[in-house]
Amino acid sequence: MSFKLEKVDQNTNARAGVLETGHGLVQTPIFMPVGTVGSVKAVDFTFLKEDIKAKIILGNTYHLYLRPGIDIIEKAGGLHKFNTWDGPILTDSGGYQVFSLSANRKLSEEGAMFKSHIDGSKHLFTPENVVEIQRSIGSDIMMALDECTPYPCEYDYAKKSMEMTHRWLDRGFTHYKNTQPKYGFNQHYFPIVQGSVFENLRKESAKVISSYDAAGYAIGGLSVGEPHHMMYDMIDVVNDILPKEKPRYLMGVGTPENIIEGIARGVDMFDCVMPTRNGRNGMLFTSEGIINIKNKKWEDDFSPIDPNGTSYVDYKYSKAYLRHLIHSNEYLGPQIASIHNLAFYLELVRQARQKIIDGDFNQWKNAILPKLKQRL
RNA sequence: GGGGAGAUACCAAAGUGGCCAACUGGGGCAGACUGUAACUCUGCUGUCUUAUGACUUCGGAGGUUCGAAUCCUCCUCUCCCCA
Repeated sequence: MSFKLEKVDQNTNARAGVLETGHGLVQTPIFMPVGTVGSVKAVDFTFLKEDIKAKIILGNTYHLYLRPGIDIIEKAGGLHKFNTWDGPILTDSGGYQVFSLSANRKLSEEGAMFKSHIDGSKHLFTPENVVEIQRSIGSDIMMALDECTPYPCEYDYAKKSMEMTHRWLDRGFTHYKNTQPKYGFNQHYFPIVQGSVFENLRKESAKVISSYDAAGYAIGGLSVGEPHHMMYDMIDVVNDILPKEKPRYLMGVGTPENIIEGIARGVDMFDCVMPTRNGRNGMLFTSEGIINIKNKKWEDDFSPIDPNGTSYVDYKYSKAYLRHLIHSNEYLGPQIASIHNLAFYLELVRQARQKIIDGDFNQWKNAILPKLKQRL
């Protein structure tokens, strides 16, 4: 995979680049919709591609391994064939499930032993077999197995955890080098920086991770409940060390504001469930501000969902109608909300990229930020 | 015409002498959600701007009792069965 930096902003660390994958080019900065079980919840792939203009999406190793199972995905010829998404796919390793399903797993040096949330069966995820599984899924970008630590986190625990994540990385990377893609296109392997909210740990982790000749590098363990300023500080610390010529991926982030702040700090790739999950729950990110569409005040507001929106749904449907759908628990409601939010996120990063190239990113950022945060 | 059952908050529905301003659903109103166990979860939902506080409530009117949504009398209404 090659990554070409096209422009670096003069006032911030924002970058515009192009990522080349076995499934096409991705202009960065980019937001990647999350498709955990091989589907971006409530959004048809045709819409995802043509209306939302998503370029790369996520899948999840843990979830896809449990269901439908790796044998099925292999029989299908990989996840791209299975779900019809022909753009790049990045798969998370299950490291986030180490955090989110912490009650169902035990960690050891060997790996993470999970008790399936579906049927209670036990499954060991190791740095090595997680590479194998992602080979079988056929993701364009495979993530290293890591431990995403919670917040707050004791320093001693964060340090030990980070060190184990580093050892896991070494095993995983070796295994990655010793195995081949299964479907005729290159697969890449991203290491992940950990270290919780401790500057010295983050620095150490960034250095260790940078010593691996990877196609890109990820920042994990953030947006797990820490204050925003801490997250931003950690991004600064880490990006100061990570190789400039490689893409940086900030895992699981975030709100539109978080993403703009991340871009300003030199992050190239983002993913988050927020546009889809919060959308399903009635939260809309719009050019005018944040809307809780369930609120009574939208009951008779027949204006478009977003008058400046780029999606078909933005001018097709009114706020009042969407509110009615969500209130009535109609399937169409979460669909429209998810499509709108994703389109908004993708348009946001497209604009950011254009502003970086035009050289007025910082101005634009300062102008747009208050609106992104504003609650309507 | 005869026999039976019942009326509780926006709706449904518990409660049958004090622990009842009243269980639980639904609805309504608000909040949360960041590498997705999530179309999920949390709070509030008689009135009083706040309450470990006050006041008014369980079809209506009387009554019994220290005390009634709960017991008694009458009234009004609803539903079911038989003619």
